[in-house]
Amino acid sequence: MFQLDDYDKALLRLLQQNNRLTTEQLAEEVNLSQSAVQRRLTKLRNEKVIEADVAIVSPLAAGVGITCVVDVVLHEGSSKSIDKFKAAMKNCAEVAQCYYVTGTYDFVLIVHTRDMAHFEAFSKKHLMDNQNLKHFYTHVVMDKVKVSYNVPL
Amino acid sequence: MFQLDDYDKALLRLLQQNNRLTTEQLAEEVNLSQSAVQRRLTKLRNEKVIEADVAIVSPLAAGVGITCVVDVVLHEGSSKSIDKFKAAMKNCAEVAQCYYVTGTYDFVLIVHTRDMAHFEAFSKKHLMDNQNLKHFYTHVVMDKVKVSYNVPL
DNA sequence: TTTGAAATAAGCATTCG
DNA sequence: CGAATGCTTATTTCAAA
Repeated sequence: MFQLDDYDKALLRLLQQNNRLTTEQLAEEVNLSQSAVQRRLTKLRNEKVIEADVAIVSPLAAGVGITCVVDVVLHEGSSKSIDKFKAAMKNCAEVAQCYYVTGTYDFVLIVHTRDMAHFEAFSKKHLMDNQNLKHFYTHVVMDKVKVSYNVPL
Repeated sequence: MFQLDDYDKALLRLLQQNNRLTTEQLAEEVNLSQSAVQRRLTKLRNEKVIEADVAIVSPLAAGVGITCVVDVVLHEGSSKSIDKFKAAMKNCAEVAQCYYVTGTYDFVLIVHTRDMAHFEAFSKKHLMDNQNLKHFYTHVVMDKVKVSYNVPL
């Protein structure tokens, strides 16, 4: 596994806030030369320490008015039905995140929809009419207190 | 509010996968000139349709071995205690996401820690020893089925 | 006013010491 | 590793629609 030194960590901390900083700006911040920073970035991307570089689009601007957290319980059953549910969630645009978890329910979903009618349609299609599914609890998000994709370094 | 046309949506769809595509590559994909793409990107960033541009760092590479979903119930009480809890979560590096929600509990957290000992320490500090807090349920993530920060367009 | 093409500036990536 | 440099890409300008 790739070993990160303090320079790498400092760079990653900056880049997960803003990956459009120039290598020169980064160099300034972490006290390295531009070329040293350049070399490290290439390496971090090649080694997949940086998994991706993405634009974060405003949900509101994209027409997302409602975000819900949905807890899902499946019927006891084969690992096949679990895999099927996973595949369905992966292919669903409204589902931003899906976690398979231990505890009192099986999956947690973060779901983006335009409005409640859209959520209703989503849940009817993917949750209510799903035979594998025992029940689900919907929690409407009132405040996105913190939504970062950052990892502690 | 900013109105997105089909070109904007196409660009955003590409950029939320990869924001390091050159304006030329984007132009090719969406059938616009390089300068037209350039102008649109500037506008989308100025208008905060693109909220941020970030590097996604591999949790594993950063030493995150455990991700948990934590459901939190606070004691009945003032909006003051809610605000206090929100502020605490915002300032906590282990907490990647925090949602204030309707339903059977008040908050949902996505928490990144190195290992279970680290999670234990986190929960002791921020959850167990918190007087506002009635109880919490921890769900350990077994499979990150889908973790995208993309919004449907 | 908006568009694309060309010129200019800026930033990236490589080579070398 | 840092300094210097050629090469790529972004940004601005400008002429035309």
